[in-house]
Amino acid sequence: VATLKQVAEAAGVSVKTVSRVINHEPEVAANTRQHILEVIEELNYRPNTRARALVSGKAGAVAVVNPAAGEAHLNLFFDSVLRGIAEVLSAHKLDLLLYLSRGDDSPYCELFLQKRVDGLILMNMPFDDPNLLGLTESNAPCVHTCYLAENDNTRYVVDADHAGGIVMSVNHLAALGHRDIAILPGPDNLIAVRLRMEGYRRALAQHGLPVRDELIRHLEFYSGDVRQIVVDLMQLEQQPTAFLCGVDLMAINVMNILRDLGYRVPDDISVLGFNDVVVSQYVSPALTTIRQDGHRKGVTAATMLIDLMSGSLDGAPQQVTLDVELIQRSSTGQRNKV
Amino acid sequence: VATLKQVAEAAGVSVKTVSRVINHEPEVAANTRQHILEVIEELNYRPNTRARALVSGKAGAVAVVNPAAGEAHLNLFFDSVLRGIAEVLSAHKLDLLLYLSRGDDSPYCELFLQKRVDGLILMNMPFDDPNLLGLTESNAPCVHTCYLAENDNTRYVVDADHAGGIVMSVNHLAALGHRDIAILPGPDNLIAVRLRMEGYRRALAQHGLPVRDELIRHLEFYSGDVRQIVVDLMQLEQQPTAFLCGVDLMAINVMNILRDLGYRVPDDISVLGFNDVVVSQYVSPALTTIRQDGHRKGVTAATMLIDLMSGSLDGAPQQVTLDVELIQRSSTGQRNKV
DNA sequence: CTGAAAGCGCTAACAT
DNA sequence: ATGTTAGCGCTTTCAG
Repeated sequence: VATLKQVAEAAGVSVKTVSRVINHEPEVAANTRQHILEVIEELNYRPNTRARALVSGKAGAVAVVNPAAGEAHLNLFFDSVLRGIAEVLSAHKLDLLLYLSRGDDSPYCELFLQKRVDGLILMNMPFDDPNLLGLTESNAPCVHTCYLAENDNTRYVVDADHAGGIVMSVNHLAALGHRDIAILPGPDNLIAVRLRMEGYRRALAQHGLPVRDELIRHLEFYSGDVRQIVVDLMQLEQQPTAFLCGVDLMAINVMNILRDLGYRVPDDISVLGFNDVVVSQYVSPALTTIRQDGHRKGVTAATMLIDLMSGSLDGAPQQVTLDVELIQRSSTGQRNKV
Repeated sequence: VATLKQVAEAAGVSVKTVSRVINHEPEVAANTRQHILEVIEELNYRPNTRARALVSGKAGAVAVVNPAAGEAHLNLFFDSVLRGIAEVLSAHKLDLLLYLSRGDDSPYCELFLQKRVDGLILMNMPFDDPNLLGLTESNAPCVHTCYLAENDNTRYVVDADHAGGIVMSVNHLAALGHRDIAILPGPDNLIAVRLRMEGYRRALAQHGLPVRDELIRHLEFYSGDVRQIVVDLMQLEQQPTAFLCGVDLMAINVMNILRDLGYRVPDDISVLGFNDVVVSQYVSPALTTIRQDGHRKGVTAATMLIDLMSGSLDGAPQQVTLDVELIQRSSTGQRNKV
């Protein structure tokens, strides 16, 4: 592979002149420039990114850290978020370094210290991750996404409006006459789940409906015993007429269980999901659910990070909450006495 | 941030001695080493990866190129494949550069020429992609995955055994007495689909069953008019008693359509999917399907690339076909006369 | 408009 | 066992 020096020699000029041509600096004679361009073409020269990085002191890359990649429930949007991030970075000529390690052997805060990246986007990062401290100490620019600590205004964060999604769901059901709305929001240790519960309580209050604790069932998204929960709920004296589920797949599962138990969806019971995964439109009845825009989340987070790196964000950390959307399909309907 | 030189000065030794300590070279006196380590700790020194890369001539990174990221049907395993790749690269201290651009503005072959990576893994790369030529010319080590050209033994390739998966499906159905097996393999322009058709023909032949062209329906995985196709097929004089679908979501869709038309699955008709996505176990009836191991695909491709980069693979390009597995659930059963 | 020299932070030869 | 010197390929002063 040719180097700047070789190009300079072949063209009979100094390295600096070649450098000027590559970097589109104006003060070069037109014919000199032309000649140099030809030599570059001929030698198939390409600037060496590593050398540039060394001189500039910038890595020219951003890390996307996601220790939970591979855990299905956290990664339904991983693709689309990544694509959003990639588009923005690409437009800014930044490389995207994907960092999925869980191990403590090479913690992600090293990425910045070792000049491998200029900033980080942290996805699904546990609130109390031990490496987070080192990251803060290193002063690395970083933005969190798919994570939102309650009342944590000390970090830059982008996430979907989990609470708002549930509020929309409850409003939708209330408008259909439902009053006894069960919720299976997911495991209690997730912040997103706690935010949704906040939305649930708030929305019920707005409609003057009581919060009935027996209708709130925390369980793992995928490993929980959904059937037992559904059976329990339907044996209550005052049965629920609608189910809010933490993820679409759980909602699909609930619909099947209800059918097994002899209930019709949505005639007897309404069911709502969260996330709007692809399959939700193909099941029968098609699932009413809350859609998050993963692509937009990625774009927003990456844009924020770039602003942060460029120093144009000197104020206090920002927390951005992205709107979600109710996708109304066929799994919800007018309340009927069961 | 501290540099080698600063550490050397602070410790009262030469840079080379510090360098020796960092690189765990043996010929350093124990007490000198100890002292230097303390200074490193104190100054919070970290080696600058860019400078090392410049000296060594290696980028210390591998690109994963996936221009199709975001297109659902091609990316059901994207997460798990990525995780497999990431694990292997991490163990070899290589960074993972994710490259999702489609644009021709900065083609992926530049990644190698500009020393941003030492090798590439290409996912879902169209057979006739225009940039592929430049890549070949650049002599960059590269491995393809999620792509398999028929009879192309000029590249390094890792992919699932699409043909074998369909053979297993047909064997399973034949054992249940099915003879009229419809197939909706997906769009004809995909190599994976053509390989599946090859498996279909081969398996039918083995069982002495005729290939009936009217039972073969190519259509897009997600945008095709599945309902019309199913209706058409069920109006044939000699109806199919089983459906092989190109992806699980199509199979789920087909099951719903059949139910709408008054058929029972699997009592009247059997349905099989391909891929085993998470939801397939939650639908009712749970879907019988073919499982690919995405993680293993990633591990295999990354390992092959690393071997290739290290020069230990001097022979002819290798094509690795990964085994798939039949996951038998409840959507397939004994043939019954409809 | 163009060039010479210095240096980014590190490693690799060769001393000592 | 430790130090000196010379680069890796590029950009950036500062002179012509």
